[in-house]
Amino acid sequence: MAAGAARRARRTRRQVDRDPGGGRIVADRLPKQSEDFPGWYVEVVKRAELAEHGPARGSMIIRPYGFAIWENIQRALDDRFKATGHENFYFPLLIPMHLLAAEAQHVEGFKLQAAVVTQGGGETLDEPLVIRPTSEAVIWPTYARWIQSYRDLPLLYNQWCNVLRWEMRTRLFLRTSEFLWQEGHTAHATREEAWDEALRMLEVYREVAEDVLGIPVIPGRKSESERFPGADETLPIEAMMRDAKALQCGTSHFLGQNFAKAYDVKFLNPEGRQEYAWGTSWGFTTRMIGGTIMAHGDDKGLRLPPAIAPIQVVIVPIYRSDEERSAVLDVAGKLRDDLAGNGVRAKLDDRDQHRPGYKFGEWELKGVPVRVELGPRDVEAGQVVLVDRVTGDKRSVSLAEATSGMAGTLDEVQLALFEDARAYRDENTHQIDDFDSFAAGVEEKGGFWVGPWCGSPECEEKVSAATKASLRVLPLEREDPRGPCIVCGKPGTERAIWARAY
RNA sequence: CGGGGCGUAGCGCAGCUUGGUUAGCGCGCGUGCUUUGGGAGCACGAGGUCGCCGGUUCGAAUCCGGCCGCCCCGACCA
Repeated sequence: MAAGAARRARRTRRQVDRDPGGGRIVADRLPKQSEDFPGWYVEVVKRAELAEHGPARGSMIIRPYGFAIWENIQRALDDRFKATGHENFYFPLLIPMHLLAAEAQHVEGFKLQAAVVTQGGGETLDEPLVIRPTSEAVIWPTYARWIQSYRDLPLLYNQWCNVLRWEMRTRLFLRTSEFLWQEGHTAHATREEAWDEALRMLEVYREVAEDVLGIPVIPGRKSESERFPGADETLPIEAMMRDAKALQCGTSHFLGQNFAKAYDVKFLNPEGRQEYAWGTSWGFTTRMIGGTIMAHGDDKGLRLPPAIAPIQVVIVPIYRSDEERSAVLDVAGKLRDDLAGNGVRAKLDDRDQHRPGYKFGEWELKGVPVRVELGPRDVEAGQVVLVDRVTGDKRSVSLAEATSGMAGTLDEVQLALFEDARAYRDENTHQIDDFDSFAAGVEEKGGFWVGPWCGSPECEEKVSAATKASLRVLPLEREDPRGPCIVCGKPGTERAIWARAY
C-alpha cells in the first residue's frame, strides 16, 4: 500500500476509535495484570525507571535503578562463585570466525544468532569477526594452551560480560539482543568431577533464585531438543511467573568432552596418557531482573525482594509548617543514618515538590519493601508508621524499634514474597490425567503440567505442536512415572513438567 | 520474514478526511504564592527542522510519490 493511502486509512480509523477532545490519559494507573500482563510489564519497567529501549532495534538502556538491582544480583552470585573456588577473568568480545566454526553443533546452534563484523579501518576484513554470543569458542582454544597436565586441573573460571544474539523478537530484560551475564567455564580431569561441578553451580543458582530473588524454582534437566548446542546435558532452574507462564532462569551445562575435542584440549594423566578434558559452562543473566518483576509484581507495580532492592526502606516525611518540616526532617535524617549504620539501605525522600500521597504511590511502583511514614504526631510520640509493601499492613513502632527491628522486618518481607510466589506456583501446578484435558487446561489457564513421559523426542514434539507448551524441565529429583507416556502410551520413564514459556 | 499499530514539545495525544493568520491540549518542566497523614491549587513562563527526501501549489503537519525507524502479535532463543 502506498504511504499516503495508508496514512489516510489510519486517520479514518483513529477518528472512530478515539476521543477527539485531546489525548488526556484518564488515570495515571497501570494496566491490571489480570487484563493485560504484557502491557503491565512494559509499563512497570518504564515507569519504575528500570530500563528503556536503546536506539538500535532490540537494544536496552538499563537505568540506574535497574542497574542497581543487577549489581546486587551480581554481588550475590559473585560471592558464591568465590566461595566455591572460582576466579574471574576476561575474554575479548570479538571472536575470529574460524574458531566459532570448530564445534559442529555449537556453530550450527549459533550461526543464525551471531552478529558478524566484516569491516574495520575502512576496509573489508580478511577474516570476519563474530561478536560473542557466548565465549566457549574463544575460551577453549586458550585452555588448550593453559592445560598440559592433570596437575593444571581443574580450571575454575568465570567472567562478567555482555553478549550479543540476534533475536527476532525482543522484550526488555527478558530477551534483548545484547544482554549482561556471567559465564562460568571450567575444565576438569574426570567426567565425575565435571558433572559434580555442573550440579554444584546449578545449586548455586537455585539458592540465589530462591533465597535472594525470592523465586521458587525447579532444578532439573532439559530434554535433548532444548539443550545448549555443544552440551551433553543442560541443567536449568525453571520458575513460574504471575501469568502462569514458565521462565528459564539460570542454566548450567555439562559439556562432556565436546569442546575439548573440538579445540584439542588434552592433558597428560597420572598414568602418562593423553586425555581430553571435561568441561562445564553456566550462565545467569539480566533476564532475571525481568523474572523478578514478573514473579512478584502486583497491580501497584514492583515488589522487590529486600535482598536485591536498591532501596530497602524509604522514609517519607509529613509536615505542614516550616517548623514542622525541620522537626520532622531532623528525626527522619537521624533515623536514616541509624538504619544505614545497621546495614540497611535506607533513603529519606525529602523532596519538597511532592506531597506524601504522591511519594507513597511512586515508591510502591518502584517496589521498595518497607515504607516509613513520619509526621508531626509521630515525632511527638517518638514513633513511626511502618508499611509493608507485600501485605500493605501498617503498624506504629517506636523509633528505637524501627531501627533495631528493621533487619528482621526485611527478612519477613523477603520470606513473604517467596511464600507468595510458591503458593501461586503450587496453585497453578497440575497433574496430567490424560492428554486431552492437559491440552485444554494448558490452553485455558497455563501453569505447570506434570505427567509421565516415555523419553522420546517424537512424543515431545507432538505435545509442543498440539499445545504450544514445551517440556520445561525433568526434575532432578526424579519421580516414578506413575503411568504410561501421555502421548504414546508406552511405559513412562519419568515425570516431565510442561508449560507455555517465555 | 508474515500480520497489526505508530512517527507532531521530555511523555501521552489532538489537528490531516475538506491545504490558508503566530500548530494546539493534558501531564511533566521553571519561577512565585498558598498547600502537605494516599498521587494539591492558582498565576506567569520556557520548550517544536510536525520521522526523512522529493513533488504538486501563491501557500503543505495536511495532498501525491519514495524512503527510514520504532512498538505489538507469531516463527527463533537465555
